[in-house]
Amino acid sequence: MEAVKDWLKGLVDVTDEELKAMNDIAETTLVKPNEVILKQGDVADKIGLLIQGAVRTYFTDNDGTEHIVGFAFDGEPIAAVSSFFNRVPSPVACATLEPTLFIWTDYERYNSFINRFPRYNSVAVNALGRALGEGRYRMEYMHQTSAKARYDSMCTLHPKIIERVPLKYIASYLGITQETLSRIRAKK
Amino acid sequence: MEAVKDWLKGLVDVTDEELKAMNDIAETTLVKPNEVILKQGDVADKIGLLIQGAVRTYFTDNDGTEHIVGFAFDGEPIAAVSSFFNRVPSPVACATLEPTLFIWTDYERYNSFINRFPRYNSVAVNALGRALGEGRYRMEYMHQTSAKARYDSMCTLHPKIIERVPLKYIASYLGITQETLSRIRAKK
DNA sequence: TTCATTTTTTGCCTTTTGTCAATTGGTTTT
DNA sequence: AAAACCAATTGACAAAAGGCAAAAAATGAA
Repeated sequence: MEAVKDWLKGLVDVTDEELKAMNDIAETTLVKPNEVILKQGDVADKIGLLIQGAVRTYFTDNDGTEHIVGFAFDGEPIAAVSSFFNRVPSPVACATLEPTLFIWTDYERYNSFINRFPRYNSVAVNALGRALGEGRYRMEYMHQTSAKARYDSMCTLHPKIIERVPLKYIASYLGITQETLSRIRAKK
Repeated sequence: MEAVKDWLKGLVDVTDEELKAMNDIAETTLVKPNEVILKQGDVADKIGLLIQGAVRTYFTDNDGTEHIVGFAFDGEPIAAVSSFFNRVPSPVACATLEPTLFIWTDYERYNSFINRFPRYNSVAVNALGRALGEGRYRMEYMHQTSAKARYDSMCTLHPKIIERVPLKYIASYLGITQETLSRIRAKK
Protein backbone atom coordinates (compact mmCIF):
# COMPACT_ATOMS: atom_id res chain seq x y z
CA MET A 1 0.00 0.00 0.00
CA GLU A 2 2.97 2.29 0.57
CA ALA A 3 3.74 2.11 -3.14
CA VAL A 4 0.24 3.30 -3.96
CA LYS A 5 0.45 6.19 -1.52
CA ASP A 6 3.81 7.19 -2.98
CA TRP A 7 2.46 7.10 -6.45
CA LEU A 8 -0.55 9.24 -5.57
CA LYS A 9 1.63 11.82 -3.85
CA GLY A 10 1.32 15.17 -5.56
CA LEU A 11 -1.74 14.06 -7.46
CA VAL A 12 -4.25 14.00 -4.64
CA ASP A 13 -4.35 14.09 -0.84
CA VAL A 14 -5.53 10.71 0.28
CA THR A 15 -7.84 10.60 3.30
CA ASP A 16 -7.83 7.73 5.74
CA GLU A 17 -11.23 6.65 4.55
CA GLU A 18 -10.04 6.55 0.96
CA LEU A 19 -6.92 4.67 1.91
CA LYS A 20 -8.97 2.08 3.68
CA ALA A 21 -11.24 1.73 0.68
CA MET A 22 -8.21 1.22 -1.55
CA ASN A 23 -6.94 -1.42 0.77
CA ASP A 24 -10.24 -3.22 0.53
CA ILE A 25 -10.17 -3.47 -3.26
CA ALA A 26 -6.43 -4.10 -3.73
CA GLU A 27 -4.58 -7.38 -4.05
CA THR A 28 -0.90 -8.13 -4.36
CA THR A 29 0.55 -10.86 -6.55
CA LEU A 30 4.07 -12.08 -7.18
CA VAL A 31 4.59 -13.26 -10.74
CA LYS A 32 7.46 -15.40 -12.03
CA PRO A 33 9.76 -14.10 -14.80
CA ASN A 34 8.63 -14.48 -18.38
CA GLU A 35 4.96 -14.93 -17.56
CA VAL A 36 2.37 -13.31 -19.80
CA ILE A 37 0.12 -11.19 -17.63
CA LEU A 38 -2.04 -9.80 -20.42
CA LYS A 39 -2.65 -11.45 -23.77
CA GLN A 40 -2.89 -9.44 -26.95
CA GLY A 41 -6.54 -9.24 -27.98
CA ASP A 42 -7.95 -9.67 -24.47
CA VAL A 43 -9.76 -6.85 -22.74
CA ALA A 44 -7.56 -5.74 -19.85
CA ASP A 45 -9.48 -6.24 -16.65
CA LYS A 46 -6.78 -5.23 -14.20
CA ILE A 47 -5.06 -2.01 -13.35
CA GLY A 48 -2.28 -1.64 -10.87
CA LEU A 49 1.15 -0.66 -9.81
CA LEU A 50 4.37 -2.53 -10.32
CA ILE A 51 5.89 -2.59 -6.84
CA GLN A 52 9.10 -4.31 -7.78
CA GLY A 53 10.31 -5.98 -10.93
CA ALA A 54 10.11 -5.31 -14.66
CA VAL A 55 7.58 -5.79 -17.42
CA ARG A 56 7.75 -5.60 -21.18
CA THR A 57 4.85 -4.55 -23.39
CA TYR A 58 4.79 -5.87 -26.95
CA PHE A 59 2.66 -6.95 -29.86
CA THR A 60 2.98 -9.75 -32.35
CA ASP A 61 2.53 -8.85 -36.02
CA ASN A 62 1.18 -10.92 -38.90
CA ASP A 63 4.58 -12.52 -39.47
CA GLY A 64 4.67 -13.67 -35.87
CA THR A 65 7.39 -11.19 -35.00
CA GLU A 66 7.24 -9.58 -31.59
CA HIS A 67 7.70 -5.84 -31.38
CA ILE A 68 8.52 -4.28 -28.05
CA VAL A 69 6.45 -1.20 -27.32
CA GLY A 70 7.80 -0.31 -23.88
CA PHE A 71 8.98 -1.30 -20.45
CA ALA A 72 7.82 -0.65 -16.89
CA PHE A 73 9.82 -0.82 -13.68
CA ASP A 74 9.49 -0.45 -9.92
CA GLY A 75 6.90 2.05 -8.81
CA GLU A 76 5.36 2.56 -12.23
CA PRO A 77 1.68 2.16 -13.01
CA ILE A 78 0.88 -0.79 -15.19
CA ALA A 79 -2.19 -1.13 -17.34
CA ALA A 80 -3.23 -1.45 -20.93
CA VAL A 81 -4.99 1.84 -20.33
CA SER A 82 -6.90 2.20 -23.53
CA SER A 83 -8.15 -1.37 -23.16
CA PHE A 84 -8.98 -1.07 -19.47
CA PHE A 85 -10.82 2.24 -19.58
CA ASN A 86 -12.57 1.76 -22.89
CA ARG A 87 -13.28 -1.98 -22.60
CA VAL A 88 -11.75 -2.81 -25.94
CA PRO A 89 -9.34 -5.61 -26.86
CA SER A 90 -5.79 -4.76 -26.00
CA PRO A 91 -3.54 -4.23 -29.01
CA VAL A 92 -0.59 -5.22 -26.85
CA ALA A 93 0.48 -7.99 -24.52
CA CYS A 94 2.41 -7.67 -21.28
CA ALA A 95 4.92 -10.09 -19.79
CA THR A 96 7.27 -10.04 -16.84
CA LEU A 97 11.02 -9.85 -17.36
CA GLU A 98 11.93 -10.58 -13.73
CA PRO A 99 10.08 -11.89 -10.70
CA THR A 100 7.61 -9.07 -10.29
CA LEU A 101 5.35 -7.93 -7.49
CA PHE A 102 2.11 -6.16 -8.36
CA ILE A 103 -0.60 -4.41 -6.40
CA TRP A 104 -3.75 -4.30 -8.46
CA THR A 105 -7.51 -4.29 -8.65
CA ASP A 106 -10.02 -5.18 -11.33
CA TYR A 107 -12.44 -3.14 -13.41
CA GLU A 108 -15.46 -3.78 -11.21
CA ARG A 109 -13.79 -2.86 -7.96
CA TYR A 110 -12.05 0.09 -9.59
CA ASN A 111 -15.42 1.45 -10.61
CA SER A 112 -17.02 0.89 -7.25
CA PHE A 113 -14.17 2.93 -5.81
CA ILE A 114 -14.55 5.68 -8.41
CA ASN A 115 -18.29 5.86 -7.79
CA ARG A 116 -17.70 6.27 -4.11
CA PHE A 117 -14.88 8.81 -4.58
CA PRO A 118 -15.52 10.53 -7.91
CA ARG A 119 -12.72 13.01 -7.44
CA TYR A 120 -10.31 10.18 -8.28
CA ASN A 121 -11.46 10.53 -11.86
CA SER A 122 -9.14 13.46 -12.16
CA VAL A 123 -6.32 11.25 -10.96
CA ALA A 124 -7.07 8.93 -13.84
CA VAL A 125 -7.13 11.85 -16.25
CA ASN A 126 -3.79 12.94 -14.90
CA ALA A 127 -2.25 9.51 -15.18
CA LEU A 128 -3.51 9.13 -18.72
CA GLY A 129 -2.15 12.55 -19.60
CA ARG A 130 1.19 11.53 -18.23
CA ALA A 131 1.17 8.27 -20.15
CA LEU A 132 0.46 10.22 -23.30
CA GLY A 133 3.29 12.60 -22.55
CA GLU A 134 5.65 9.68 -22.21
CA GLY A 135 4.47 8.34 -25.52
CA ARG A 136 5.60 11.61 -27.01
CA TYR A 137 9.08 11.19 -25.65
CA ARG A 138 9.16 7.73 -27.11
CA MET A 139 8.17 9.21 -30.42
CA GLU A 140 10.84 11.79 -30.06
CA TYR A 141 13.61 9.32 -30.09
CA MET A 142 12.06 7.01 -32.57
CA HIS A 143 12.26 9.99 -34.86
CA GLN A 144 15.96 10.52 -34.35
CA THR A 145 16.96 9.03 -37.63
CA SER A 146 20.13 7.09 -36.88
CA ALA A 147 20.08 3.99 -34.72
CA LYS A 148 22.97 5.39 -32.72
CA ALA A 149 21.08 8.58 -31.91
CA ARG A 150 18.06 6.55 -30.82
CA TYR A 151 20.20 4.40 -28.59
CA ASP A 152 21.88 7.42 -27.03
CA SER A 153 18.57 9.12 -26.34
CA MET A 154 17.28 5.99 -24.70
CA CYS A 155 20.34 5.81 -22.49
CA THR A 156 19.79 9.32 -21.19
CA LEU A 157 16.01 9.23 -20.98
CA HIS A 158 15.58 5.71 -19.60
CA PRO A 159 18.86 4.48 -18.15
CA LYS A 160 17.06 1.69 -16.32
CA ILE A 161 16.39 -0.07 -19.59
CA ILE A 162 20.05 -0.73 -20.39
CA GLU A 163 20.69 -2.02 -16.91
CA ARG A 164 17.83 -4.46 -16.69
CA VAL A 165 16.59 -5.48 -20.10
CA PRO A 166 18.15 -8.14 -22.37
CA LEU A 167 19.65 -6.73 -25.54
CA LYS A 168 17.27 -8.43 -27.91
CA TYR A 169 14.31 -6.62 -26.40
CA ILE A 170 16.10 -3.29 -26.45
CA ALA A 171 16.90 -3.77 -30.13
CA SER A 172 13.25 -4.45 -30.90
CA TYR A 173 12.22 -1.44 -28.82
CA LEU A 174 14.53 0.77 -30.87
CA GLY A 175 13.39 -0.78 -34.11
CA ILE A 176 16.78 -2.18 -35.10
CA THR A 177 18.37 -5.61 -35.18
CA GLN A 178 20.29 -7.14 -32.35
CA GLU A 179 23.46 -7.07 -34.41
CA THR A 180 23.21 -3.38 -35.18
CA LEU A 181 22.70 -2.62 -31.52
CA SER A 182 25.64 -4.77 -30.59
CA ARG A 183 27.83 -2.87 -33.05
CA ILE A 184 26.68 0.48 -31.74
CA ARG A 185 27.65 -0.62 -28.27
CA ALA A 186 31.03 -1.91 -29.44
CA LYS A 187 32.01 1.60 -30.55
CA LYS A 188 32.29 2.92 -26.99
CA MET B 1 -22.10 22.63 -31.84
CA GLU B 2 -23.27 19.82 -34.08
CA ALA B 3 -19.69 18.65 -34.37
CA VAL B 4 -19.41 18.45 -30.60
CA LYS B 5 -22.64 16.49 -30.29
CA ASP B 6 -21.45 14.10 -32.98
CA TRP B 7 -18.19 13.59 -31.27
CA LEU B 8 -19.81 12.86 -27.91
CA LYS B 9 -22.19 10.36 -29.48
CA GLY B 10 -21.66 6.95 -27.98
CA LEU B 11 -19.61 8.34 -25.13
CA VAL B 12 -22.35 10.02 -23.15
CA ASP B 13 -25.97 11.09 -23.54
CA VAL B 14 -26.00 14.83 -23.54
CA THR B 15 -28.88 16.53 -21.77
CA ASP B 16 -30.27 19.86 -22.94
CA GLU B 17 -28.91 21.55 -19.87
CA GLU B 18 -25.44 20.21 -20.54
CA LEU B 19 -25.65 21.20 -24.17
CA LYS B 20 -26.58 24.71 -23.23
CA ALA B 21 -23.68 24.88 -20.76
CA MET B 22 -21.31 23.71 -23.49
CA ASN B 23 -22.65 26.35 -25.78
CA ASP B 24 -21.94 28.96 -23.14
CA ILE B 25 -18.29 28.04 -22.78
CA ALA B 26 -17.50 27.31 -26.44
CA GLU B 27 -16.09 29.58 -29.11
CA THR B 28 -15.43 29.01 -32.79
CA THR B 29 -12.43 30.38 -34.65
CA LEU B 30 -11.33 30.21 -38.26
CA VAL B 31 -7.56 30.06 -38.62
CA LYS B 32 -5.55 30.70 -41.78
CA PRO B 33 -3.28 28.00 -43.25
CA ASN B 34 0.20 27.64 -41.79
CA GLU B 35 -0.57 29.45 -38.57
CA VAL B 36 0.95 28.16 -35.34
CA ILE B 37 -1.88 27.58 -32.88
CA LEU B 38 0.26 26.18 -30.05
CA LYS B 39 3.92 26.88 -29.50
CA GLN B 40 6.27 24.18 -28.27
CA GLY B 41 7.06 24.86 -24.62
CA ASP B 42 3.84 26.74 -23.89
CA VAL B 43 1.23 25.28 -21.58
CA ALA B 44 -1.78 24.42 -23.73
CA ASP B 45 -4.71 26.42 -22.47
CA LYS B 46 -7.25 25.36 -25.05
CA ILE B 47 -9.03 22.17 -25.90
CA GLY B 48 -11.40 21.66 -28.74
CA LEU B 49 -12.60 20.02 -31.86
CA LEU B 50 -11.41 20.56 -35.39
CA ILE B 51 -14.63 21.15 -37.29
CA GLN B 52 -13.08 21.43 -40.71
CA GLY B 53 -9.51 21.61 -41.92
CA ALA B 54 -6.22 19.98 -41.06
CA VAL B 55 -3.54 20.41 -38.42
CA ARG B 56 -0.03 19.09 -38.03
CA THR B 57 1.63 18.41 -34.68
CA TYR B 58 5.41 18.57 -34.51
CA PHE B 59 8.43 19.36 -32.42
CA THR B 60 11.71 21.06 -33.21
CA ASP B 61 14.86 19.32 -32.04
CA ASN B 62 18.21 20.79 -30.98
CA ASP B 63 19.38 20.97 -34.58
CA GLY B 64 16.34 23.05 -35.49
CA THR B 65 14.83 20.20 -37.49
CA GLU B 66 11.08 19.79 -37.31
CA HIS B 67 9.69 16.32 -36.70
CA ILE B 68 6.06 15.64 -37.46
CA VAL B 69 4.31 13.72 -34.72
CA GLY B 70 0.83 13.51 -36.19
CA PHE B 71 -2.05 15.05 -38.06
CA ALA B 72 -5.67 15.85 -37.24
CA PHE B 73 -8.58 16.31 -39.62
CA ASP B 74 -12.28 17.18 -39.70
CA GLY B 75 -14.21 16.09 -36.66
CA GLU B 76 -11.20 15.08 -34.59
CA PRO B 77 -10.47 16.40 -31.12
CA ILE B 78 -7.48 18.67 -30.91
CA ALA B 79 -5.45 19.29 -27.82
CA ALA B 80 -1.97 18.85 -26.45
CA VAL B 81 -3.65 16.62 -23.91
CA SER B 82 -0.79 15.95 -21.55
CA SER B 83 -0.06 19.68 -21.45
CA PHE B 84 -3.67 20.75 -21.08
CA PHE B 85 -4.69 18.32 -18.36
CA ASN B 86 -1.46 18.34 -16.38
CA ARG B 87 -0.56 22.03 -16.83
CA VAL B 88 2.91 21.31 -18.09
CA PRO B 89 4.76 22.82 -21.06
CA SER B 90 3.79 21.16 -24.31
CA PRO B 91 6.55 19.09 -25.89
CA VAL B 92 4.91 19.68 -29.25
CA ALA B 93 3.63 22.53 -31.37
CA CYS B 94 0.53 22.59 -33.56
CA ALA B 95 0.00 24.43 -36.82
CA THR B 96 -2.75 24.51 -39.42
CA LEU B 97 -2.18 23.02 -42.86
CA GLU B 98 -5.34 24.45 -44.41
CA PRO B 99 -7.87 27.12 -43.45
CA THR B 100 -9.24 25.46 -40.34
CA LEU B 101 -12.32 25.97 -38.23
CA PHE B 102 -12.18 25.13 -34.55
CA ILE B 103 -14.67 24.97 -31.73
CA TRP B 104 -12.88 25.27 -28.44
CA THR B 105 -12.83 26.38 -24.83
CA ASP B 106 -10.09 27.17 -22.34
CA TYR B 107 -8.86 25.49 -19.19
CA GLU B 108 -10.83 27.69 -16.80
CA ARG B 109 -14.14 27.28 -18.54
CA TYR B 110 -13.50 23.58 -19.14
CA ASN B 111 -13.09 23.11 -15.40
CA SER B 112 -16.12 25.13 -14.49
CA PHE B 113 -18.05 22.81 -16.78
CA ILE B 114 -16.50 19.68 -15.27
CA ASN B 115 -17.25 20.89 -11.77
CA ARG B 116 -20.85 21.41 -12.70
CA PHE B 117 -21.11 18.08 -14.56
CA PRO B 118 -18.54 15.76 -13.00
CA ARG B 119 -19.67 12.77 -14.99
CA TYR B 120 -17.90 14.32 -17.99
CA ASN B 121 -14.67 13.31 -16.33
CA SER B 122 -15.22 9.85 -17.63
CA VAL B 123 -15.59 11.28 -21.11
CA ALA B 124 -12.15 12.79 -20.70
CA VAL B 125 -10.78 9.47 -19.46
CA ASN B 126 -12.29 7.81 -22.48
CA ALA B 127 -10.91 10.33 -24.91
CA LEU B 128 -7.48 10.05 -23.37
CA GLY B 129 -7.67 6.29 -23.54
CA ARG B 130 -8.54 6.53 -27.19
CA ALA B 131 -5.69 8.93 -27.86
CA LEU B 132 -3.35 6.48 -26.20
CA GLY B 133 -4.70 3.65 -28.27
CA GLU B 134 -4.04 5.63 -31.41
CA GLY B 135 -0.52 6.29 -30.26
CA ARG B 136 -0.09 2.54 -30.16
CA TYR B 137 -1.11 2.20 -33.77
CA ARG B 138 1.36 4.87 -34.67
CA MET B 139 3.98 2.92 -32.83
CA GLU B 140 2.92 -0.16 -34.66
CA TYR B 141 3.82 1.14 -38.00
CA MET B 142 6.84 3.02 -36.87
CA HIS B 143 8.09 -0.41 -35.91
CA GLN B 144 7.58 -1.90 -39.33
CA THR B 145 11.18 -1.80 -40.29
CA SER B 146 11.21 -0.84 -43.96
CA ALA B 147 10.15 2.60 -45.10
CA LYS B 148 7.92 1.01 -47.71
CA ALA B 149 6.06 -1.05 -45.10
CA ARG B 150 5.56 2.06 -42.98
CA TYR B 151 4.23 3.98 -45.94
CA ASP B 152 1.85 1.18 -46.88
CA SER B 153 0.53 0.90 -43.33
CA MET B 154 -0.05 4.61 -43.25
CA CYS B 155 -1.97 4.46 -46.50
CA THR B 156 -4.37 1.85 -45.14
CA LEU B 157 -4.67 3.20 -41.61
CA HIS B 158 -4.87 6.89 -42.40
CA PRO B 159 -5.71 7.39 -46.07
CA LYS B 160 -6.63 11.02 -45.41
CA ILE B 161 -3.00 11.86 -44.86
CA ILE B 162 -1.90 11.06 -48.41
CA GLU B 163 -4.74 13.06 -49.84
CA ARG B 164 -4.26 16.22 -47.86
CA VAL B 165 -0.75 16.53 -46.52
CA PRO B 166 2.31 17.77 -48.47
CA LEU B 167 4.91 15.10 -49.04
CA LYS B 168 7.61 16.69 -46.93
CA TYR B 169 5.47 16.43 -43.83
CA ILE B 170 4.53 12.84 -44.55
CA ALA B 171 8.20 11.95 -44.95
CA SER B 172 9.02 13.49 -41.60
CA TYR B 173 6.05 11.71 -40.03
CA LEU B 174 7.36 8.38 -41.30
CA GLY B 175 10.89 9.22 -40.24
CA ILE B 176 12.39 9.12 -43.72
CA THR B 177 13.64 11.68 -46.22
CA GLN B 178 11.53 13.29 -48.86
CA GLU B 179 13.59 11.62 -51.57
CA THR B 180 13.09 8.15 -50.17
CA LEU B 181 9.36 8.69 -49.93
CA SER B 182 9.26 9.99 -53.47
CA ARG B 183 11.06 6.85 -54.67
CA ILE B 184 8.72 4.59 -52.78
CA ARG B 185 5.81 6.29 -54.49
CA ALA B 186 7.42 6.00 -57.90
CA LYS B 187 7.39 2.20 -57.66
CA LYS B 188 3.61 1.93 -58.05
C1' DT C 1 -0.51 33.99 -69.87
C1' DT C 2 4.05 34.34 -68.11
C1' DC C 3 7.26 34.54 -64.48
C1' DA C 4 8.64 33.21 -60.00
C1' DT C 5 8.41 30.15 -56.28
C1' DT C 6 7.69 25.96 -54.16
C1' DT C 7 7.17 21.05 -54.31
C1' DT C 8 8.36 16.74 -56.15
C1' DT C 9 11.19 13.72 -58.80
C1' DT C 10 15.53 11.71 -60.54
C1' DG C 11 20.56 10.48 -60.81
C1' DC C 12 24.80 9.35 -58.65
C1' DC C 13 27.41 8.00 -54.93
C1' DT C 14 28.07 7.24 -49.78
C1' DT C 15 26.65 5.59 -45.43
C1' DT C 16 23.85 2.92 -42.59
C1' DT C 17 21.53 -1.08 -41.46
C1' DG C 18 20.05 -5.85 -42.40
C1' DT C 19 20.93 -10.81 -43.18
C1' DC C 20 23.10 -14.99 -42.45
C1' DA C 21 26.50 -17.69 -40.48
C1' DA C 22 30.04 -18.53 -37.37
C1' DT C 23 32.17 -17.55 -32.88
C1' DT C 24 32.72 -16.21 -28.28
C1' DG C 25 31.25 -15.83 -23.46
C1' DG C 26 28.71 -16.90 -19.73
C1' DT C 27 25.15 -19.94 -17.02
C1' DT C 28 22.96 -23.78 -15.78
C1' DT C 29 22.48 -28.75 -15.67
C1' DT C 30 23.99 -33.22 -15.20
C1' DA D 1 34.33 -30.63 -15.32
C1' DA D 2 31.83 -31.37 -19.56
C1' DA D 3 27.76 -30.69 -22.15
C1' DA D 4 24.04 -28.03 -23.42
C1' DC D 5 21.99 -23.76 -23.73
C1' DC D 6 21.26 -18.89 -24.30
C1' DA D 7 22.88 -14.22 -25.02
C1' DA D 8 25.95 -11.29 -27.23
C1' DT D 9 29.51 -10.40 -30.62
C1' DT D 10 31.91 -10.39 -35.06
C1' DG D 11 32.68 -10.92 -40.12
C1' DA D 12 31.33 -10.71 -44.96
C1' DC D 13 28.25 -9.29 -48.09
C1' DA D 14 23.61 -7.38 -49.72
C1' DA D 15 19.96 -4.20 -49.39
C1' DA D 16 17.97 0.05 -47.87
C1' DA D 17 18.13 4.70 -47.04
C1' DG D 18 20.61 9.16 -46.93
C1' DG D 19 22.95 13.38 -49.01
C1' DC D 20 23.59 16.46 -52.54
C1' DA D 21 22.65 18.55 -56.82
C1' DA D 22 20.01 19.18 -60.77
C1' DA D 23 15.72 18.74 -63.41
C1' DA D 24 10.86 18.59 -63.83
C1' DA D 25 6.18 19.59 -62.28
C1' DA D 26 2.91 22.06 -59.91
C1' DT D 27 1.27 26.22 -57.78
C1' DG D 28 0.51 30.97 -57.21
C1' DA D 29 1.06 35.81 -58.27
C1' DA D 30 1.56 39.75 -61.46
